[in-house]
This record gives sequence, C-alpha cells and structure tokens, in this order.
Amino acid sequence: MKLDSQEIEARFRRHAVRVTRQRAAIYAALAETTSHPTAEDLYRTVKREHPMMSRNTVYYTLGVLRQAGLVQEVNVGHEVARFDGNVTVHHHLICLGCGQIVDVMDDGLNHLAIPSRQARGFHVLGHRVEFHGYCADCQQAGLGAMERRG
Amino acid sequence: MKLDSQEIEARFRRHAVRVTRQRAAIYAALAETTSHPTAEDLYRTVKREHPMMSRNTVYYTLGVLRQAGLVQEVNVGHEVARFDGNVTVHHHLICLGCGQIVDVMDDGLNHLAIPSRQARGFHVLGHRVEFHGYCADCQQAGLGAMERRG
DNA sequence: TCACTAGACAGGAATGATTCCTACATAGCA
DNA sequence: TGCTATGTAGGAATCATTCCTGTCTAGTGA
Repeated sequence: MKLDSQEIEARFRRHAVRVTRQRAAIYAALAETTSHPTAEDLYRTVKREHPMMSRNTVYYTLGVLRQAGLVQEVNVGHEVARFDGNVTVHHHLICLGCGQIVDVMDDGLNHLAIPSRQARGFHVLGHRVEFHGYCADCQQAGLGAMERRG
Repeated sequence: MKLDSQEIEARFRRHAVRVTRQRAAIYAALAETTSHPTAEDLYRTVKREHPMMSRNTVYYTLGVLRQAGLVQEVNVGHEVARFDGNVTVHHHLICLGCGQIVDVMDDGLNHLAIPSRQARGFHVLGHRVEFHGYCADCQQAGLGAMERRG
C-alpha cells in the first residue's frame, strides 16, 4: 500500500519514532510491497532515491521500526532476515521452490491454543503458523514433484 | 531418549546413511536430549568423547542427517540454527526470555488448513506452529512482564 | 581377507549477513 | 536560532556457516 509522507510521519510520531528522510524512505519501500524484502533488497530500492544511504542505516532503522512495532521480521528457515510492513496478526505461506512468502489472514488460525497439559506453566503471548508448499509456478516448473528439502 | 549403537546403526542403514563413529556420536547426543541444541552445543558435547572431532564434521553430519530425515532443523527468529532429533510432526513453544524450546505434540494442531481462497494455487505440504511466551522461571524472574522484544 | 574407491573427516581459509565503532550531521526542543 | 540527544555513513569487526584440500575409512567385490 502506497503511503504519502504525511501518513508516514504521523505513524512515526504515534510510535515515538524520530522522523528522518532515510527512515521514511525505508518504511515507505516496505509498506509499498507485499513481497517481504530483505534488508539488502530495501537497501537497493532506497538507494535509488538516496544514493548516500548506508546499508548500516537500513539495518539500524529496521531495528528501530521493529522495536516500535511498525515492522515485523519474518524468518524462514535459516535464511536471510526478511521484513514485513504488515504488523497485524497474520501467518505465512512459503514456497519451498522460489522462497516467496504470501500473507495468510484467517481468524481461525489466530485462535489456536496449546493443550494445557503441555503448556508447562508457560505464559503464552502469541503464535505463528507457517505453511510450506510449492506455488503454482514452481509446480508447473516441476519443482513441486521434488522431494521436500528441509 | 538414550539409544544404543545398534539402534543408531539400524536407523542409519534404514535411511541409507553411512555409519561412522562421528555420525553415531553426533546423532546419539542429539537423540539423548530434548533441549534442541545448536551445532556448537553438539560439537562441544561430542568433542569430550572424540577430541579430534572437527566442527566442520558436525555441520556436515547434521546436513546429511537432515537430508536423510533423521534430524530436523529448528529456527527461532534469526538466531543460530538449532537441531531436533524428534522428526515426528510436532510444534514448538518458545520462551522469549531464556530461549528454551519445548516440543508440543497435539493432533489438533497437525490438521490446520489455509482458507482455499488464500491458497492461491499453492500445493501445501505441511505447516508448523510456533507459540511464544515466557516459561515459568522467566515469569518468576520478572521477565514475563517485559515488553515482547521481536 | 584384501585392495579399491566413493564418500567422510580434519583443519584451515573464505564468505557474507549483521553488528560495532567513530566522527560528522540533524531532528526536535527550549 | 542554538543545543544536544540521536541518527547517519562508512569502514572494520564478528561469527555462524560453508568451501577447499589433503588424508582417511566404510563398505563392497574379488
């Protein structure tokens, strides 16, 4: 979803995040896509408009935005960290072929519980569901027939 | 669960994994614990009995065992990879305070589905549920009251 | 039992995402 | 408008993991 700079500024202020051009650019790039980009992806995207942008600033900013709750980190397997501007409760569907991540919103999935016998005194705050499979393109390319790799 | 070397050998052969002392030691160490150790943890454990063991061999062996389906990799957030000798379908409960991972077995959790409207042509092979919270000890230590960190 | 060979092992070097360090720049307040 | 806490750029450092290479050995066939 494309956000104008006023909306970005408002969100930053609401979350007590200092407004800078770099931060706005990084957040805008993330809010604009549903593709769960990596820090490196965002760096490359933002660098077009801000050639002086440091890779470090992207990491630092993502850390700030994440702590502020404006951004979510998504980790698939042991791969590079990916980021998600959608901070509502949702789950993910991951293609084992091409690595694409699709958001899954479903109220049913938001209300799972652990059998209390197994909760062992844990105070559970939330959960996340990750579906794995092959997207239509990868199935067509024959990847879907491959053994699942771990 | 403590396994004797015959059982380990049998499992390796069943999965067409070459039997070596190093592999047996690594797999035994993993099967013996429910604590989801890291490669480094396993390296240190196994090195006691096998001082010549290379860290490289631990990584290589874990890769082999994982591909053979004898071992599972568990990734929490963007932290170091952890391993699980339990390869039956199960889920995890993770303490945000101390990082401990507890296995959750529940048939209900094994039968989740994506609303077909959102499945987008994906061929879904499986899913995993990760619960987050604070264990009893961390709650007592006051960590449970802390803001959730990402 | 023996020799062969594909695959495994050890150890060290390389990789690469991420974090740390530091000097300079700037947002936001007084 | 000036001050100061905080952010930024750029380079160095970190460290889990992978790659490389020269030995070694499990498992097979004779």
